[in-house]
Amino acid sequence: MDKENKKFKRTLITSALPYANGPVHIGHLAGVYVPADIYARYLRLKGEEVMFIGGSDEHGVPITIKAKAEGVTPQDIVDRYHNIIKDSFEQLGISFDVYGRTTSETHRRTASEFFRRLYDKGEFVEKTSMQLYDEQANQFLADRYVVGTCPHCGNERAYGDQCEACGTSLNATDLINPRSAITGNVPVMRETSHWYLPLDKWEPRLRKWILEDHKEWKTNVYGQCKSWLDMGLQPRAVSRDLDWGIPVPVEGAEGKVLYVWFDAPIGYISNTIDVAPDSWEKWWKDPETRMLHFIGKDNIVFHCIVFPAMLMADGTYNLPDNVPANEFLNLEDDKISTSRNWAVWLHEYLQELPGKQDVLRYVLTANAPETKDNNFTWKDFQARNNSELVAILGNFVNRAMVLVHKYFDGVVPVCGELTEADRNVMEEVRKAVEAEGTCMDAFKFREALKEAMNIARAGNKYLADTEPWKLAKTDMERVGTILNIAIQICANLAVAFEPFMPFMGADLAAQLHLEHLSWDMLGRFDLVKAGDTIDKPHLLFEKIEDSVVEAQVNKLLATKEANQLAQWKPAEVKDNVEFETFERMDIRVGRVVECDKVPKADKLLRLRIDDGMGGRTIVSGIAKYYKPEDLVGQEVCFMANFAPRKLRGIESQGMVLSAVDADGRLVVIGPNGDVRPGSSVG
RNA sequence: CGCGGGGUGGAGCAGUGGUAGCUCGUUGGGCUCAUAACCCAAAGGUCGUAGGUUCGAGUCCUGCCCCCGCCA
Repeated sequence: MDKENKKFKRTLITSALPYANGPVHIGHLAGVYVPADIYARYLRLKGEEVMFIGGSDEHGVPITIKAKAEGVTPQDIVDRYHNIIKDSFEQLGISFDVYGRTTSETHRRTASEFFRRLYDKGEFVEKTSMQLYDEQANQFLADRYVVGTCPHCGNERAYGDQCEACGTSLNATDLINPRSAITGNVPVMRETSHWYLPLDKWEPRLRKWILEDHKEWKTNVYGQCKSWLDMGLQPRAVSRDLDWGIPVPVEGAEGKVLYVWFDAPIGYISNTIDVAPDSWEKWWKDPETRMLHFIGKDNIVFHCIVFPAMLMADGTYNLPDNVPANEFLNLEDDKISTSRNWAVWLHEYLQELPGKQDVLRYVLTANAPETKDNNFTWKDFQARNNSELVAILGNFVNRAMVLVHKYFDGVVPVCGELTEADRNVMEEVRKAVEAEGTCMDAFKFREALKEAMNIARAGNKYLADTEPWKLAKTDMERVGTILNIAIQICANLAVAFEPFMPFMGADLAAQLHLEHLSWDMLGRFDLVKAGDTIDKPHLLFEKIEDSVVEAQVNKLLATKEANQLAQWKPAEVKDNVEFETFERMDIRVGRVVECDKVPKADKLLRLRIDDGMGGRTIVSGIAKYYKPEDLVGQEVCFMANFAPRKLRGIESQGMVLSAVDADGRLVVIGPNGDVRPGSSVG
């Protein structure tokens, strides 16, 4: 890998631009931003020239729909989320060199020029087609502006670009019974013309570039590219009839904007221009620059096929050297979803668990979805904090530093003659840091993190084996050597963990009075000089109590309930019946005179009912919602002419009527006023 | 038959054709410097399933079953 990298002088790292119609959540972080940041920090520690690009993606139909729904402008929406996202990234220590936005003036100009250059070169094909048009709203209906029935699965709420029920990618014109998402009207067909990027033209080059020259890409990335290429590439429209976006810079293209997927990746370029107006071309066009796209798996086709084809069409840009896409992170066994509010939002996490940025970064890396979808649970979050960060890493550093203060007043003792135990632990640390570096180069951050943790494990074992607290009674010189080495291990930890947990790395470095950190310090044992003072230690990590994670789990449960309520719709009305059918049902009013739980059944209550005819017994499945004593004395309606039926050995002579609320709760139906038991209902 | 990924000890995950591994959890022991933390040891898996290739398959091939994702 190193040999491979030698041909590159610098690295440009891009991370997928988060879509500014909502805040970022742990799925975005685990998939894209934390790994990208780890890699950027790693290269900087190695003294390499790095540019780390981020920014918000602010165009596209969903933003305009959200704006309409809230009665504000699209710009209001993107301003709001851009700021939330930018702030929360900063607080988490994501070390972008620039965090821009696609509504910036630089981007408008850059994307325009990019399009115009390809246009002038004749790289686009202009095609006229029939598209759906809403005559009342007076506009074409692109993508999500159309709702209709999916031609594949029959789902009646499919969108114009995709059916979420079966996942099929669609064109708006494929939908059966299309309706406008704006007015609900039935759209008409109207002719419009758009520009298409002929991906098929670039297919042979893409095929060779990926399938032959980049066999080292991750299997998920390579596999998906291969399947796209094997299916055959089609020309792809790069414009839309919309009023939110970058105007197509061509005469006669009024009312047309660049398709968001054309404009967004150019954002990487514009943001580079913003931060390096004079030298940006070095980052994008010098073959000695290595470009990496950190993305989630849903973006693979755009970053491996579409954007490279755009760059090829221009002809002056580098292509990415690697696209380390991650899989997805689930939350408590459910897929993360913005619309269902099933997520741990970064800005809320930062507020509710202040000072725990590194814990989140650690957990998301230790359980990163590098090879397959993984699951985030609060229980796991707590366990990793308490039994790994606190018990292994924090505890080792603390005990080493406490011992130095206890026996040497905080002055790092001299390292004397080395024993075999000393040489062994040094060797183990060296092995771990070397393995960590190898994993980092291969984008295996989860494993790299494990190797870093192994340094702390080795440290704990070293102290247990050498027992300096016993030797302190007899041989202080030997104790000094052991503690000197222990402190050097701490210094190694500060470096080894910096890319993963920058706050902790800086904190530990400060406690040890290390001035700066660099990757070549790893494996060395002269980082803190004998005679130097170190701080009285304060804890790097604190235990997380059950109550903290319980509160988070409860918050999610509340979300789940709220979702259920929000999604509730009255059941469809059944087919019509004759009055005579209704008449045959004998519904009566009765008064509950006795009520008790049916043994060995959670749901059942046995009710004794005064029906004005000598009484009857009814068994009813409402125990979850009523206590027996609550019902006694109440009037209820019941079906009186059901054939008796045995439930749990008790003969039930009818059925108490109840309504089912949105959350599944049952409410018993009774007369709304005094009625004598036995009265008919009808 | 849309596309892609995956099924490995109680849980979460690694695993490049050559004795099945890591973290957590569990059990037993040790230590007491340390945030009841640390260290050692043990138990626990017919690697979804049926075939095939091979001297040898968790790893390659084929069929089948099951899960997940396709607004990150």
